[in-house]
Amino acid sequence: MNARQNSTDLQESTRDRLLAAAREVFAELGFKDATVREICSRAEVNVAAVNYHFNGKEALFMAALELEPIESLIGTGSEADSAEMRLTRFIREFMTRLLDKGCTPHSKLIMRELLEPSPALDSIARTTLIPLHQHLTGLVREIAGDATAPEVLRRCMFSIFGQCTYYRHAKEINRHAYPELEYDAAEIEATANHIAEFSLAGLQRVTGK
Amino acid sequence: MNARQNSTDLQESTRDRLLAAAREVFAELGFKDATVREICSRAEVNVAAVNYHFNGKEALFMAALELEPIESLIGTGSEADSAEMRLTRFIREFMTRLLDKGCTPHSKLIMRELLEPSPALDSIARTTLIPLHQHLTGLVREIAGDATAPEVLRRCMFSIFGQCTYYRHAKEINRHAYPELEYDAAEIEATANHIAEFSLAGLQRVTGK
Amino acid sequence: MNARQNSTDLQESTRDRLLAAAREVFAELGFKDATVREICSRAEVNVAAVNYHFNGKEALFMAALELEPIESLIGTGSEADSAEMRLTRFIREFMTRLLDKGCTPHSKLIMRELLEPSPALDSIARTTLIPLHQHLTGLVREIAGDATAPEVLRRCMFSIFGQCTYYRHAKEINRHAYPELEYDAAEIEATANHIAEFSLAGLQRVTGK
Amino acid sequence: MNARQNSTDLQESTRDRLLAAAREVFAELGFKDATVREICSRAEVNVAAVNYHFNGKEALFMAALELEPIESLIGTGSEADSAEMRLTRFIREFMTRLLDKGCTPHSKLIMRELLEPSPALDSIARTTLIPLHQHLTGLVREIAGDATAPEVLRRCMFSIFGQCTYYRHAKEINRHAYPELEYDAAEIEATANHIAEFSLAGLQRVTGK
DNA sequence: AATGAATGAGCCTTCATTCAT
DNA sequence: GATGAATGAAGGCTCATTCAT
Repeated sequence: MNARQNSTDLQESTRDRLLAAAREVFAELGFKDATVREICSRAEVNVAAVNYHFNGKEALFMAALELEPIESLIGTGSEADSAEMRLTRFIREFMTRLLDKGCTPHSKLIMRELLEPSPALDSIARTTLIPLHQHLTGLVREIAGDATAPEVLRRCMFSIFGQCTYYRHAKEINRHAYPELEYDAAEIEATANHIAEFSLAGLQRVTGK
Repeated sequence: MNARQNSTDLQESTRDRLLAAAREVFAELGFKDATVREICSRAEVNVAAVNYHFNGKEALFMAALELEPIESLIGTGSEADSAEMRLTRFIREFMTRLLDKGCTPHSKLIMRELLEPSPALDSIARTTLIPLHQHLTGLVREIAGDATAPEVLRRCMFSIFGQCTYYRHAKEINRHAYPELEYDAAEIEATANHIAEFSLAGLQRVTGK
Repeated sequence: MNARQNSTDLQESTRDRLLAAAREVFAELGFKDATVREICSRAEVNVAAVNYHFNGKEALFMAALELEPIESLIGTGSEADSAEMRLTRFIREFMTRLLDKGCTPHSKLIMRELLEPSPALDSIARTTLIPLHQHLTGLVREIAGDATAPEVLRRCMFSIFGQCTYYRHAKEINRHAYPELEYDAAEIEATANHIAEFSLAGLQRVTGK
Repeated sequence: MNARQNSTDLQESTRDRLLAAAREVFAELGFKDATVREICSRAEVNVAAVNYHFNGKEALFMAALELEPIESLIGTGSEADSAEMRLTRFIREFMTRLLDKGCTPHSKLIMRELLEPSPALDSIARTTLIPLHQHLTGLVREIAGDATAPEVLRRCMFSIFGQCTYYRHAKEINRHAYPELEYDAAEIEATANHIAEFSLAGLQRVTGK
């Protein structure tokens, strides 16, 4: 009967606040460097809550990752568009997620863990990474043709994926090495277009089209 | 009169053992997650030795990094070769360094720190990363032509660099996601050739040649 | 359901035990030579408790110091008494604090830090030492007359303060050099009276009264 | 036959350099806070030398203290002078030693250890402190008269000794509390004169003369 | 006589976790 | 359902000392 019980707006539950804070902190620091104290402090809950509601740091991490529907990333765009257009759009969407600070902490966390090993590696791979790769491979196959050898397909897919993720991996280092570069929305778009164009040419060459 | 006393070949000095162990451990875990205790344990020396021979963990790290001549990477091949050939060779060399388990721990460490922020970021950037980028940019310019806009040059360089480093970043994750893939010498070579071909096509398209 | 749980009198809280132990140990050894392990051991708590309840050794030290109202020292005696009487009483009170084993560890700690540099030097000076000096200077001025030059006032104040604190500084050394001397209540009183008499004469001479 | 053997000027012996450095460092930091590494570093010898030449830190400390003839302090002045004059002169000499940075490291060390407990406490007391006290007591007795009760004599001696040493004990703290005060030669002299005058008056009063 | 190297004990602090309501 | 308090393990570092020439 107290205010807490029947409210969803007024009072997020402890568990939810914890989850939200965990996503923020894990996204910023990664699993290892994040501390449960920092998470609890941001969530304004007691440290013991992590072990009460979840079952230690690792389980909280797993819960914080909890698969976001990957469709939001791969599902956009009508099938009427050409494969090239869809590939271009996919690259743009993906890079925006990877680089844009504007997206949700949850999304940021997913993107981070997608790219670096963590205790959830296995789960991430199954639920997010592999579907993503499959989607991208599908697009590549549409462009390259069904006859393309699987390893060629795979290498092309990695070439595209690698170009996109590079900007994420190199983010902090490039900030030091090239302080003048800044990846705002416009630059992200230009970069995505470059990658798309560069890759379509590479694709055609490699697949002999 | 034990074996240790009168040998210079069979028994490295403590300092060298420490350095070797540090390279291994730092290469495996990165600066933060590596512990001096683990390093000392592998080197079979007392923890205090780190402080005696170096001056704490960070100084040991710096010493372990101590720039390898980057020339070995960028200097290979006669200038008589075409730029395309030199680019292809560079990619192959670079990827071998990035992926080959056979290379020295030192090289592994350098490669690791090249790709992730660390206390030595500044030094690494100055001595290794930027020269590497400049070398690659030079090759790209030769192929694309001097008239190419700087930002196009830069994006092409990043596209190539990103494709190469992807395999390193994704190493552990891909080991999980695609356990059947194995990057032995032959696969590395095939991959490098793919990247070279893919990129040359991309380069031509993007620079309108 | 052990004895610890349901008692407030018999069993101080961990925090309080820590504070009490800290006062003892810091009073005995000073900030630098005291170890948190010794403090925790005396308090019968885990070492990590220092960090939990306070925030490290230095913060514990500061908390342990937490200014005792200096008024208890300078406020005694009605204003109706002559300045000479009030000076005599002040000396007696001050020396009792300085020397009496009977006084609280807190008081002992304050007295110790009053006389030797420590990380809290600044705070101690502001809150305790300078007020003490000012009070003593006030008494001296009353006796010497308002016309007395400030540096003369100051030297007289130091002469009195120095005589008193000497017994504290020399405590351990004199215990060795003169093992037969023992500063019990009676001896403290006699000593204080001596200092008062000695100083009043000095004061009169120096200020030409 | 080498240069080292028969030279006293060209090459101080390791042992002597160690001793000199030890005096400096112990004088600055006291026994506990001084480190053998700092001492050896200043002496430009190997750390092991401390244990080789002496027998650990404590023995080095003892050797560094090695009684300076106290006569230099108490012997000055012809006996023809009045006791009052000799007391005044003693105070001046003593305070100069206590406060003047100009005196030798050895002297500084002796003065330091004279005033604070240390592992050499026993030795210091026997060889330096007690003779000093006896000398001062002798002067006081001359002034107060042989009939003066021993405990009165002792208290007067302590009063004088305490006033002098106060300036040493309070040095660092007063530097914080009264940054404007500076004890140069002139100020030391003025202070010594004050103490002498103040004390002579006190002495006369207390001994009923 | 002298030393570079190595050691073990100890220091303060941080952390994820568990205890006892 | 929730929490303030407490814990033990581990981390980097410093120090006096000892080892092995």
